[in-house]
Amino acid sequence: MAARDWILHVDLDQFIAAVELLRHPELRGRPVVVGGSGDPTQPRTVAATATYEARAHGIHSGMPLRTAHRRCPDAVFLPSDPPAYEAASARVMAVLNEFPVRVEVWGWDEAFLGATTDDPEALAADLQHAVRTRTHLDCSIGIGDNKHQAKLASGLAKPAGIHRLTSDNWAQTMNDRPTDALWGIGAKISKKLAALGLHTVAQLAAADPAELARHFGPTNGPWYRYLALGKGEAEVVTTPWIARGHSRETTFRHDLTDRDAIARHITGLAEHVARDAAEACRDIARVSVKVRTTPFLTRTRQARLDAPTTDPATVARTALNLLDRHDLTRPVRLLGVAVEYTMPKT
DNA sequence: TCTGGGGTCCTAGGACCC
DNA sequence: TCTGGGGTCCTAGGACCC
Repeated sequence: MAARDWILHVDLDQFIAAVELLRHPELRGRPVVVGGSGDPTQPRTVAATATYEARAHGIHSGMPLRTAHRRCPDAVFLPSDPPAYEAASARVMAVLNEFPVRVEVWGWDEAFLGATTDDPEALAADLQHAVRTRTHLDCSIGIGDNKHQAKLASGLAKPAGIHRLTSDNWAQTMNDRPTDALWGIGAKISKKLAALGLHTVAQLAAADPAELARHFGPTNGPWYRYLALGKGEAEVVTTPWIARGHSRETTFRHDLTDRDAIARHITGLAEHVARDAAEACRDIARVSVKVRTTPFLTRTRQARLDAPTTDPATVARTALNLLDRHDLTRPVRLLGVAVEYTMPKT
């Protein structure tokens, strides 16, 4: 068989839990939940991940720790340790980079690879073996003609397997699945599609693009059909991603009602974000303040700065002005400050 | 299931201008 | 005087992803 281009998607299995189990081998085989400070009695804290043993009790990532604790009192709860995951991720990416492939890092536990080979399964097996030997972590690898196919294929390959999903077997594999099986269609859009009589991937693929555009907009509508046809981005970008923006937010264990305390917290977040920007050598063009009140009502107010800056005082002053435009009559459960960066000229 | 934190992109409506 | 048409920018919110 002649060599050709492939996209591979490498997905580390249960990444956060796997890293924790390397540090706590005695917990292997037990239900483990990672999240927050590891205290399952803390309200307003959710699970970052749960092991297969924990999932057997109905626990999943995003679930409040208190709910998880109720479902499985015997589960072990561990605090989240982002620096450790960062370090483990870097080791994995370094292994991938030693192969004759182009690597596009996609978060802590994922990467897209561009490869030219006549045997992508053999390459995938070599990659898995190298990652396992060097980092003691398992990964699933999807093989596709584009990122969308490769991404879904890695999901089908779990745990620790290899799966090929290309235009040749797309329809056979995907046609009968619900639309939210596609990468980019979630619960909300899937429900709206169902209301239009489009329940399966095959039905969405056969839908009228103009009709979809009317319901979902000129870009999104036709794009959903495009996804259902198994199409997607096929270019692997190896140059580092340039962030569009940055944000910091806090959910309070107990709601804030004191206006001064709210203002102080906004000031702190704004200065924090400004320092982050300065550290990243990026200028801030726009500031946004997010307020979530009971009952879980979220509002944002934003403003463009007169001139790009990283000055903490300027960002804090702008954020406080934006805070003034919020209705603060209800108890506040979350405050956030987000900024948009100026993009470097290409 | 009383709902984290950090991102990206798209849409819709209004302002403003010619 | 009762009202066009297009372009662009700004703002707020929504949806998705990990």
